Amino acid sequence: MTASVQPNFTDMDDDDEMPLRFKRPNMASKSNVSNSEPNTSSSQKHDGQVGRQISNANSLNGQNSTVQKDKTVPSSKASPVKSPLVSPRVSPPTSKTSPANTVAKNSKPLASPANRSTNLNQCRSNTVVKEEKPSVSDPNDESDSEDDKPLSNRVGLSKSSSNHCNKVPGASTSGPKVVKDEDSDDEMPLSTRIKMKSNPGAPTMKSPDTNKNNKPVLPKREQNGSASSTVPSKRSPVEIKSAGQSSVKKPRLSDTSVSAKSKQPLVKAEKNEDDDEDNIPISQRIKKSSTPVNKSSSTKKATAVVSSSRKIMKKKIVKKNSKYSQSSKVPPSSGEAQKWTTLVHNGVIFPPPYKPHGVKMLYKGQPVDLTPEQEEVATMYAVMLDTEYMDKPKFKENFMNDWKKLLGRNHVIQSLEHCDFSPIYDWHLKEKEKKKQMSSEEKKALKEEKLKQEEKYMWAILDGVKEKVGNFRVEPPGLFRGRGEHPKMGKLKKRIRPSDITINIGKDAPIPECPIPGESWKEIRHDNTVTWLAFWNDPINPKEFKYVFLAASSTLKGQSDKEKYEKARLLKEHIDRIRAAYTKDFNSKDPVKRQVAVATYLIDKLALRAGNEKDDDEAETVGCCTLKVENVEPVPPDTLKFDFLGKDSIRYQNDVRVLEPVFKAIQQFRKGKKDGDDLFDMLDTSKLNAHLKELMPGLTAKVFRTYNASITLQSELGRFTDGGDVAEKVDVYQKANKQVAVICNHQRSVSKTHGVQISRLNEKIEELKGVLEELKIDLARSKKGKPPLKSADGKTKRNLAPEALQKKIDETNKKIKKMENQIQVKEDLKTVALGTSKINYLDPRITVAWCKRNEVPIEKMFNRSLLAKFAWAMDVEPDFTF
DNA sequence: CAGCGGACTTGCCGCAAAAGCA
DNA sequence: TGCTTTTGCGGCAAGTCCGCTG
Repeated sequence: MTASVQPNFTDMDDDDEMPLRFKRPNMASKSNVSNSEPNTSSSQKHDGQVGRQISNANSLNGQNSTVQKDKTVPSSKASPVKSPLVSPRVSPPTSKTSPANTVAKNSKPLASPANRSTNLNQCRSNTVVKEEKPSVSDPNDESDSEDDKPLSNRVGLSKSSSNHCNKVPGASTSGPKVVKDEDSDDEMPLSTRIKMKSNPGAPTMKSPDTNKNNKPVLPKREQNGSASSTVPSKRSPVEIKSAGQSSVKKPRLSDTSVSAKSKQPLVKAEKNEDDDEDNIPISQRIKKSSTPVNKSSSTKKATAVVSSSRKIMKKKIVKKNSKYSQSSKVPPSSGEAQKWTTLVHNGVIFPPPYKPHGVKMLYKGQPVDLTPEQEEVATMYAVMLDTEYMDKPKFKENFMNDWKKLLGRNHVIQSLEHCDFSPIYDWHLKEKEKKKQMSSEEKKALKEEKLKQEEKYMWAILDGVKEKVGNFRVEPPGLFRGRGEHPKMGKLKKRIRPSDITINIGKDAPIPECPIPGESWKEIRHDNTVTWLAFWNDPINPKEFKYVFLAASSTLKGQSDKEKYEKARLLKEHIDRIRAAYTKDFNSKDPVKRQVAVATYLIDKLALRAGNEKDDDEAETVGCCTLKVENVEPVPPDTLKFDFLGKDSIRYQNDVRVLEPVFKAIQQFRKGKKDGDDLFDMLDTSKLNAHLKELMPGLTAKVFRTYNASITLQSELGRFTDGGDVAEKVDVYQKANKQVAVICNHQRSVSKTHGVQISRLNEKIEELKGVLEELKIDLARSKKGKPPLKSADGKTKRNLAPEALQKKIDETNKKIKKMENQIQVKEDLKTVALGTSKINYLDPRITVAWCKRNEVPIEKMFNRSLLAKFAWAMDVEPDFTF
């Protein structure tokens, strides 16, 4: 293959499609940080060996395409599933109020103090709020997507393989590992090649190819059937619960697609949608309106309608707005993009002021008097006495430097060494215990009190739709906890005050009242090209900002989430060509081209992050473009050993077999360089992304991660889902999810009680085995008409018939099996985090469609938050393919 | 075109609530 | 029913990527 060149790809690629996985070091790794410490060693052990490999192949594609053809139908209604959504609440929006205050400033620049207006909360009216109706869902989706004809292909996929090796031999089920390396070997497409080693022993595995696997996936088969069934209830659970909080969702009103930024492709798609109408949903909301005036009215209307017959309504509405309307103001997707027309919210809530506890710490054994400010910071440190930060000199140094500024030059306290914070630490433990001991009524009352105070900050009304605000609580002061070996760990993160905060709100909306009497906002803006409601400068790094955005369940976020996945789907259409192109460039005479080609290959095959440059005041982590020579070691004949700290200082370790030209290129890139030098010295993320954009509109490095994750999920589900009960299907899904997590290197630290849990399970198994032996003896005796022996503790047992004993034996065996399986799963997932990929990388439509096809309730796969976040995906057709 | 400000997504963790279990 | 284990959820740090500026 290697040589191959493009040609192969195409078809073949299938195989490749998926990225490889790597092994994870062990937990320890995570920490990695290690530099300093010794830790590691141990850790490794566990898994140590593990290697994971992967290979995969996928195939996807391929031809199959056919299948799908139908892909989706335009929205159709049908889907059983319902969307969750929810939202009930609505709250009264408030009344209108006047704009009054307002004040001024607006505009972006400048900051000025603001003014506060006094009004309170009010929300302004302008907008009408509508309550939301529940559900959302919309239709669109697909349609959209589909629309694009291009995608069409999607079809089924093939499989992929997985393999991992990890740890424990027994492990899991999944097991098969197959690696494929080569896909076809011979030809192998790119993907193939990789392989990894896994355990020591066998390094590579290869996979035999893919094809095998591929079976045509079963997709369709069930489709229909399921439809209805699948989703049970229509309303989603969410709704139900909702009462409490959340969920909300909005009806959409308006129009269009919007979105903007980029992506043409998407755009295209969307447009179509409009046509379809169905689709509308999400998108619409966004912009809503073009015309301001109407807006309200329309909105209302919309809302109302919605409630009932949503679909229909939607359509209509959509049409209306959509195409045309938007045009007016802002083009939907235009570059600059207007993100909203009206925005009303109540600002942010601040943490309560510090309450001095008066507990004195000791300095050289003597109690020390501290001012409340000094005590506050001492307490921040004291409560961290039992954390690993106490082993980090940098943390202590940074803390001391900042605390000293508060203590003053001549304070008795001069050195951290002589400080004894334990009185404060003990006080803290006691407080914690007190809290724990509170009766449930007290706890409940406290909770309600808090909710009451926060309620008004929890919601915003964007274009007439009530939406949940994500992080309306201003971050409290504390000591900065950076990850990995962060140079700034331990520094004091000062308290944020209203005068640090810039508010972004609709022009006609009342300015939120500043919650702290006597103070005022830094600035008020009315910028509808951004989605943030407020921001302040990060106290640790004043050049950076902390933003307050709408929650993930909001229409705005949903829209951009959908666009993200549509872009990844578009990549699927271009992937063969892109692979062919970079393969060709492995041997380019132009060194820049060669580096771009190899970097793209790594990003594609290994799902590496782009790797932006970092400042000296950040932890030293790398991504593809910033890999150092020491991070990639070529091991002849064709294996690359990767070992580096990635995002969040999570260690990435993987041994991968690559194509010969890649291997040689890496060797050449390393030539003459030192360990710490950049492997890709002629490259950075902007150059790489600029190149990717030439290959596909809107393409950037991170799209490969989304694409690889989603395509892997789809193909794994296609490979293994075939019958079984719901629990088994859920298990299949979890395994597919795990593969993705491994590919993306989503790790978690091993729970503190992991070991205990495992040994506890083992004890139970041993116990059951003892019981089993006894039962077997009793059975034998029973068959001979003899009574059972006394049990271990001397008790006499009932005389049971052989049939009854056999039944007990079977049950016990089943229990043992179940527990053994539990252990295996636990070990298998001990360092793997499944949540991150589910939240950020897996197109929810794949999951929803799979649930519909297999009659698995979507609630089994998505919790309440995810149901709300993915409301836009709930209506996909069962035969949706990524 | 490098550097930077700016906006938004991704990611791990810990605590609390919920679920499972003896 | 109390305790343990799991799950949900928020917190906030750390990435990506874009567009402007000089």
